[in-house]
Amino acid sequence: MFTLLVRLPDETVEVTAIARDDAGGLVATSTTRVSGAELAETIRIGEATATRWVWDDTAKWYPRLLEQGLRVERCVDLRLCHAILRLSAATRGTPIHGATRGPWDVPQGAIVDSTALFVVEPESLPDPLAEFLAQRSAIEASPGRAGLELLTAAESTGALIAVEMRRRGIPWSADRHDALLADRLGPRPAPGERPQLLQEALTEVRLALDAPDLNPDSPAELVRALRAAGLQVTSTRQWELSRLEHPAIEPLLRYKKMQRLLVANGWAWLDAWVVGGRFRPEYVPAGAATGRWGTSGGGALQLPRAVRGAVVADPGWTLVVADASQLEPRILTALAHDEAMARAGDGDLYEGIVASGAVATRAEAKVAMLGAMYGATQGDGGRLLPRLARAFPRAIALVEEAARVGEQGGVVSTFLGRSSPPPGSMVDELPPENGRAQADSGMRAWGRFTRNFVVQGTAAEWALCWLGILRRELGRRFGTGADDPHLVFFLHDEVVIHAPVESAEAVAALVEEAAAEAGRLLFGRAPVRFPVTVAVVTTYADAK
DNA sequence: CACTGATGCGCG
DNA sequence: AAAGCGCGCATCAGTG
Repeated sequence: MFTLLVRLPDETVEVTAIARDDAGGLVATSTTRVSGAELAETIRIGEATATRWVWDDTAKWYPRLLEQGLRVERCVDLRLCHAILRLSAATRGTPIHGATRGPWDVPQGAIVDSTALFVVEPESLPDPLAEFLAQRSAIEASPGRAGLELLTAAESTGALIAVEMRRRGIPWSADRHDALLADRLGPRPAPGERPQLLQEALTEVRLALDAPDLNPDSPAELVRALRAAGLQVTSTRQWELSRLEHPAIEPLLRYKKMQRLLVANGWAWLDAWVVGGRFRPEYVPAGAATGRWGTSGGGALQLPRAVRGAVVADPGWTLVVADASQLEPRILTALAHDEAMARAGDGDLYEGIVASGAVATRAEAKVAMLGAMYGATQGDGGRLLPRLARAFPRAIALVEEAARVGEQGGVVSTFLGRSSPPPGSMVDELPPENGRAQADSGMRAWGRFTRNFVVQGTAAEWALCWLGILRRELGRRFGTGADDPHLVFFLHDEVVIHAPVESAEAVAALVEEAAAEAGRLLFGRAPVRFPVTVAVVTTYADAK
């Protein structure tokens, strides 16, 4: 059932079969040692018998296997599962719960050992067999066992998908990208030169501010120039500038838009990140504390709409682009068993909220809902919250309670059992407060984090299940070869599948079925729908 | 010169 | 100068 793989310092791999003994406990039954070359055969045999591979870190193992054409169906990513189980409230009382940070608490792909700061050999993390057995004990003893079984399995499958997607890459047309840039910025300039349209906008700004040498990319200098022109600004942010009346403002905002595109996704980006017609970001499963994925390299989490026209299917292929509609409020509905909100979500959720009489317009419904999940206290979100609470008391009570727990220093958990980190443990937290007011503000901020954690984190679990089901079914129905439809992009509540044209309709149907199945997998027969918007397109820009 | 934090803005 | 969550990245400005 389980086979543990451990890479030794000499590059050989220790293969340990793990099975249940008569008492139902897990024990290592046999250990062999294979060379790198022999490993391929081990994997092939194991795949034929539905083995779940156990290894320290998918990001370290799986790229090399894929390189050899070895796709793996199931695994246990000990590093990712360790992070879940160490913090989970559902493992309280087990040795892994609350363990001090150790060698397993490292970033994806990290290479460490206990004796040195830097180690070159891709050695496995220390004592993976003990770690695995400790994890299994913690899961099997947990009152939240079912949730943790699903969560750790989905997390591990996600790690496989992350590596597979990077290997396939997002189909990216450098020619289209170049044309898009030329259209918006002017033709590609010589190195060190500004593109023509930026230069023109900048000239207008300098003229209007009477600042011929202005460096528009220096916020400090720009603020000085704007103030010298009589404008009361404290920053150079868009939203602050856009409310000013001055001839410099329009060209300045135009400049900033273009500069942003140039700097973030201009020709330099294209040269650096698109190779052989593919963009290959590195995905970082659970890069966020909520379980959402992060990415690294190329800013894949923030692909601007302006360049999505460069994502183009290969000839004879198509892109199936799908996103889960209003995922987070629907997740909240299921978490809170809010039947009124479930009824509102029968069709478009925000229209349903309007129909309930809680608010007047769809826009109000949206901002009120987001405000409730983020903890808005002011503005339209804060103002509309009481009306939402009257119409949907259960849903609002759930997020209010999550906020209260956080403000009091407590821990909240997602539906499947991922728990929020204890306050004070996150690196990026607010600086140590000195005054009472600052301390209170810090606790309120933490309350907003825990408030959102339960919703965002459970949405991430739903998405992970959706993704896992999609992968499994794509494999079953179409195969896993180079010419078969495959996932190429995933972003929180959205997926892109690159598919041969003839399979597009079947893939699109599958995406919807998988969403419904993910809902059932998490929430059983709860009356909450998880509709997806699916588009079959040639370019990503044409989706929604 | 290399590093760090702040700024600003793109995405869900 | 955001209000209201979660990210990544480029650039500037200040420091060692």
